[in-house]
Amino acid sequence: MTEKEKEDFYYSVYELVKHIPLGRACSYGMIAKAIGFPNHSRMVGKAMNECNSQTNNIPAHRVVNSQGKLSGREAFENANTMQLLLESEGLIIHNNQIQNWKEIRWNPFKEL
DNA sequence: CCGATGACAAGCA
DNA sequence: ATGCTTGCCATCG
Repeated sequence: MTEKEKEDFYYSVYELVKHIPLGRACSYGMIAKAIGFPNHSRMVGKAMNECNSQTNNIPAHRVVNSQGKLSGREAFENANTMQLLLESEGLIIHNNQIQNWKEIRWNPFKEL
C-alpha cells in the first residue's frame, strides 16, 4: 500500500464519518466497506485514534464496533466523554453498549 | 524477520 | 449467548 493510498484511505474515512447524521452511529467495518476496503476495519480504528476529533470536527464518538459497543472510549479525553456525547445526541447507552443498535445503525450505502 | 498488539469482524462450537 | 480462532494490516521492539 503506497503512501498516497494510505492518505486517501484516511481522508475517505474522515469524510464518511463526518456524514454520519446526528443521533445515529456506524461501525468500523461498515465504514471500511463503504470506502472500498472491506477488510480494513482495524485501520479505521487507527484512523480514529489519530483523527484529533476536537479540532477536525470529526464525530468519532458515532463510530462503534459491529455490536454497537463503545470500544474506543479510552481514546477520548475522559473515558466517559464518548458516552456523554452520544447520550447528549439522544442515544441510550447501557453497560458500554448502544441500545436499539439495529435502529440507530446508519447505513452508508442506503442513506448516503 | 518474527512476534505481539490494537477504537475490528466473521465463523464456529 | 459466550468464548475461541482466524483473517486482516500497520506499527514496535
